[in-house]
Amino acid sequence: MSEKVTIATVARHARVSRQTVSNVLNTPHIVREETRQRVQEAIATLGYRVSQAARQMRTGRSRLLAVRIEPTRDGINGSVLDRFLHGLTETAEVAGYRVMLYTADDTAREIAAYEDLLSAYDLDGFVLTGTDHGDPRTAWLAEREVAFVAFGRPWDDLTAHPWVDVDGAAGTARATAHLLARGHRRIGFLGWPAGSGVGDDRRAGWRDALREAGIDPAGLDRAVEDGIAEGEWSMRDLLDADEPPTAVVCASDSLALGALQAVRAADPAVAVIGFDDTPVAAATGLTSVSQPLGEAAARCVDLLTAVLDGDQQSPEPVLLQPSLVLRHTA
Amino acid sequence: MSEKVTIATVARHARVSRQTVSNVLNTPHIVREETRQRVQEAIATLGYRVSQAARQMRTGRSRLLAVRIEPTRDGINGSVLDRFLHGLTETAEVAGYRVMLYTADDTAREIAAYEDLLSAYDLDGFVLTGTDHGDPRTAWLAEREVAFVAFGRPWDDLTAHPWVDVDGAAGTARATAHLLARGHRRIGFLGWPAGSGVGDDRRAGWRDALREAGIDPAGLDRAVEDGIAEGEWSMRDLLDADEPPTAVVCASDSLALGALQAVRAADPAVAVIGFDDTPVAAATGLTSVSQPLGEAAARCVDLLTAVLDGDQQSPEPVLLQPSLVLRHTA
DNA sequence: TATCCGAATTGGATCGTTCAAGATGGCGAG
DNA sequence: CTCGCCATCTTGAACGATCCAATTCGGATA
Repeated sequence: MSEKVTIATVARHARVSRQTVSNVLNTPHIVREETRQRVQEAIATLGYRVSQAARQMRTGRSRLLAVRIEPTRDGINGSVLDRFLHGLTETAEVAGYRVMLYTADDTAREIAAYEDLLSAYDLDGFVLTGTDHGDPRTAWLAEREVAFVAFGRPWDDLTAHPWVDVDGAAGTARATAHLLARGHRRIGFLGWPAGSGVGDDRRAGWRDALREAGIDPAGLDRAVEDGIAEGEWSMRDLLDADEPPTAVVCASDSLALGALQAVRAADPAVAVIGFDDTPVAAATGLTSVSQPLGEAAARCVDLLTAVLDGDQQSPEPVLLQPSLVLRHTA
Repeated sequence: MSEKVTIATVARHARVSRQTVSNVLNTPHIVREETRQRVQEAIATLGYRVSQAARQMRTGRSRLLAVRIEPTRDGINGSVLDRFLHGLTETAEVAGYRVMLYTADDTAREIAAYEDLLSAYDLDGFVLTGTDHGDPRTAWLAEREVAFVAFGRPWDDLTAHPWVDVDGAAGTARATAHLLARGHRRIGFLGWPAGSGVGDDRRAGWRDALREAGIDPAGLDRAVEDGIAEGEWSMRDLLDADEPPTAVVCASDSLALGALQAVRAADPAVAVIGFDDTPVAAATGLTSVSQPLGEAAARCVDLLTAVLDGDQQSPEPVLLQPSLVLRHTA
């Protein structure tokens, strides 16, 4: 509308100095109650907002967080990111931060993106997703003392950096327990080849749950790449065994969906449980393990702001429990 | 590493003044070739980057675009946003802009978010998705002369503001034509209640395609809210008619998925085509109309930067053609 | 009454960039 | 030879916030 409202406008209006207004905003406790209120009122009536650019220039902090938005490899699992992003943005807003996106095709480019974001935009922190064994990104960031949180455990060293994750083993264990309770004994597992932290973890949850129930898991699982087709043929393979399973837990909804197709053709009574509770699962009535993505995002922001606001250097990691969403397939 | 590299560091290193460095960056044509190269070299060796905060403070422009990330209403259609966002971020990066996210539960809050983003972050422009008839957001933005593009037509006045959209009518027409070519004559349509621009458009495409083929569309369509259950019972209703359709075109993958369930129970030969080519469609083998989201995003950025860089006040809107992704269901 | 204290407030400098205006030097026209 | 012009480059000021050091002021103490 009219003139630009700066801290000086507010100061004049409240008959105090610029510094007092600044104190009201940043260190309210050192300002007398009465003065503080007068300033607050002026801020409200004038509709004043701190110029982030000016503040940033002086303090070197931008109140900006960055997340990489991935090239949606697999359409099914890609939609997980969607919910995570929303949660992140929402929680960040409450904490006074904003979320900025960036893309990167490979790790080298991603590090180049860090350099740009840090030096040009003075980014405060990063949220990483899908960190790997010995991830060069975390090393790079740690070396430069840039604040970051990973959504996903650093599998080699759990204290390497702050992280938030969902307990995948607990998820598959829960799914297995559900099937056991339903009377199933021969419960199979469709997962990925050994070596990926996430995949091994999910397989372990199933295996341990079976063993605990006194059942030998040997021969009841298969390891394939992720995908619907892979799920279908490996399930068919499983069903062709001497003693085929009467139920199967899968490491992803993609695999589960494939398994479902094999099951429909062979023996529709076989129960199937997926992982991630993607829209596809909801749409097809697939029972699936659901990750609390909104909460995961919120905790990521919590950890990051804890570091940024100097409360603590390395806040306690967070391991969230998934839940089982029951639908028609189990 | 060492000291912070500012424009002054570069100037000293290249033995020119600050302003000359600034000119190299912003108005290279007024700098002598030889000097320009020397400055460019200095920039490269020192790894200098413009401080966006300082630039923003002086110019009032932030090179930041904002997009709202929605609360993922329907999981199925929600994942469309994912792909769009990725395209947006990627194209924006090339044009020297960054994408910032925000959330808002309703229109009033969204406008409040505009105020904050504009005054606190000096946002340059907005990308709106899902604009409605007489959308208060577009009015608000237009009144304040804030740059924005909508992904989705302003249905009441096509010249109201810059927009990018996908030709939904062409999509359903293409789907219908495909079915006609396959020999189908009684082709039904499952769509939404009249009143939504997008829905009416998609219905019109089907209707006109049928008429053009000399077929009366009367009685062959249903109008229901979006959803799998709705799709299922309205399809069942359609199949119960005297002369049931042998194929059906749907306004969304959700409806199509419901229709598919009804079809499987009644007459598996009936062909079904969805809309949006969501991951669910890919996973379930549903033939669907696919929107070029990546390109749509890119064109949004193009339009927005055209306005921002002052090339033109109101650039020509863009209408993109969807394509038909053939799978098993048609 | 003089002195001191600390809480509250003030004015000036500063962050890194761009804008506006001024300086320099070469060259051709009068 | 001088003037003006153009192209090129330089200098000082400003954007709006925060930090720092200095100052005011009411009240407690000697």
